[in-house]
Amino acid sequence: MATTELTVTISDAEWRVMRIVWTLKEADSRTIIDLLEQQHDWKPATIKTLIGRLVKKGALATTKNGRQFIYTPLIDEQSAMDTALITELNQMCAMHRGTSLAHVLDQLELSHDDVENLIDVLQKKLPTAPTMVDCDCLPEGCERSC
Amino acid sequence: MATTELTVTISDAEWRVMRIVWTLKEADSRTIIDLLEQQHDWKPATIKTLIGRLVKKGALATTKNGRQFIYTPLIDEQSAMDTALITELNQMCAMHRGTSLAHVLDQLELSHDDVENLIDVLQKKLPTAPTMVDCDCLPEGCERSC
DNA sequence: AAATTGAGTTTACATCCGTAAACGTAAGAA
DNA sequence: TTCTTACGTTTACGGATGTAAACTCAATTT
Repeated sequence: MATTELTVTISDAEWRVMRIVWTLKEADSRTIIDLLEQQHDWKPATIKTLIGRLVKKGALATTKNGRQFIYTPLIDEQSAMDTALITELNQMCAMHRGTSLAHVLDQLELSHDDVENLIDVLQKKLPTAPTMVDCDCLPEGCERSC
Repeated sequence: MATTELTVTISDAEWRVMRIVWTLKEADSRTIIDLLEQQHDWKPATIKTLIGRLVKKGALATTKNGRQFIYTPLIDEQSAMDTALITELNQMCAMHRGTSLAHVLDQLELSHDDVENLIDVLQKKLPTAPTMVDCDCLPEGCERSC
């Protein structure tokens, strides 16, 4: 059985590295360092540390290529994004999630196709949507003064 | 001028405390500790630490009430939620945000009213939505192989 | 072959966070 | 008034994170 790294946690700084590798599909450290030095004022050593941690965490795979390595993602970008968002939302009051998402959707730049897709997803939910979602901030059986 | 604490960062564990206070509008430590001991297996000391940190951070205000304090939120719940989500999204590839939100909306439990409201927000965006949102994972001027 | 370069590894260190015990002190009980 | 309770504060400590210098070698250059 494999190491089943389905629960890799990626920190903010590490996320920047992953985005490069996700976008390029694969990259050597030189490429990653060059690109990130342009975006942030990180020293090469800092970026090396981040790459090293991501490899140790099982977020990046390495393939020997002569003297250096080629790094490839071991976790899926879309899944990582989905998980991060869901995790964040799950930590918030269930009753207020809808409003927050409305604010987010309002402020975010989305493509025409995305907007249509989102409307579609929501339309499908309408029939089965409950009248209201209860606040889950207090333990079971407590007064809800939301 | 006041201390302008508009950028208070709340950690995961602290978020649990804030949810209690947000929901109750105000609470003394006894109440907070009792409620959180039911939800988590945190020792009272742990919860005291979290409360203390939130006060120091400027997320909670204190009002003397005889021997103890009454804690009230100094930051708005909905704003905190919005900011947390937007911050999270801003750290992800712009091109993939739409898809991720679709997954989130699909999985999340939302009230009928929320769904309608969300559809409304999206419908208003449709006319001005761009054909596509570019990937912003690489520095300006790089190839985009997304 | 010797010197140099550079990729990956090790070490460093301050801060934040989760988790919690210990303590000081004022209020309430005896 | 003295003892006790309990609230808020101080101290603690390991792990994660941001940030980065130093070091080890193997490959490349001279």
